[in-house]
Amino acid sequence: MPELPEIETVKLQLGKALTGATIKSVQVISPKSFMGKAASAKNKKIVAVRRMAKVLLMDIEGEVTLAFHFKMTGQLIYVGKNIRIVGGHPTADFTGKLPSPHTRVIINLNKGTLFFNDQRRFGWVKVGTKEEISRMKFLQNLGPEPISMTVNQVNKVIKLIKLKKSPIKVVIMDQEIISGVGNIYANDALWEAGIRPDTGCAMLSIPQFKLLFEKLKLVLKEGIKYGGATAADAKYLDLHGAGGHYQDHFRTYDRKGEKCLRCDGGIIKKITLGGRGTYYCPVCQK
DNA sequence: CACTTGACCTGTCCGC
DNA sequence: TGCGGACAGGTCAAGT
Repeated sequence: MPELPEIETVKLQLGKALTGATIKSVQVISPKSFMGKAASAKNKKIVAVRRMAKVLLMDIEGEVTLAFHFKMTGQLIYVGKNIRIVGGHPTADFTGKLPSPHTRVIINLNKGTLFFNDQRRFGWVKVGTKEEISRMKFLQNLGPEPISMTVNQVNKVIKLIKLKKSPIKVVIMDQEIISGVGNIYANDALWEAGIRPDTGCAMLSIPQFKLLFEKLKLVLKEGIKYGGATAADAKYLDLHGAGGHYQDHFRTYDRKGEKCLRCDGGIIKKITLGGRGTYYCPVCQK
């Protein structure tokens, strides 16, 4: 699903393709998916593209910002003015025709069109002043991101986590503790660190926490390297409508019943934690 | 207050 | 085959 690496991939592509482009108009197809005044983006140049955890931010002229949250099935797809989209991806809803039945917002540019698609309508686009967007409660409460945490931040977060009663996996997915980590990378980082996802936080040692933070960084960076994950249920596509490749490197996610990649005899088990599918190796994750 | 569960949606897949 | 139910998972709100 769109987690930090998926949004980072789109952010990099968007910055490259559309910095300096002008938004001619914003068409809202699904009002539920949109907040703010569409007109406030009209005829404004894209100044910068940023990311905060899983939120994509597009700064435009006049101190205005568009924020995108993909939640589970969001996609932002760009079609250049004279480029014909061919093909698509077998696991995605994007089959080459845009707008698709799941297109919720259309951003018309001077050099093409951006389509915000979202099958399940959990995601949203919000337009507001840069100030308004930065004051959104969700953004203000975000914890640090594992890919850029300083040693001080790691130590601080460890202190905080040690007091938590929830299992470690639920805690590392709490965006107010650390941000950007979703189900796929949480599962894989815990496997890398050799920690069972249902371990109580009080049971973990400082070295284990430190190892876990290193592994979170490792899998997130790998996710970015492979352009995100596009699995059977993941509707993620990049800016150009292509899938990512991290799914070819899943350690545990979606591998129930399959052999552990690290130890002899381990079979990946699936349990539910915090209402979410959780995968681990019962042999080598203690 | 801290933590857990359910709701939000829609499409797919599984079992009867 | 057909259909109902479970499941997918990011975040918020309601419940314990």
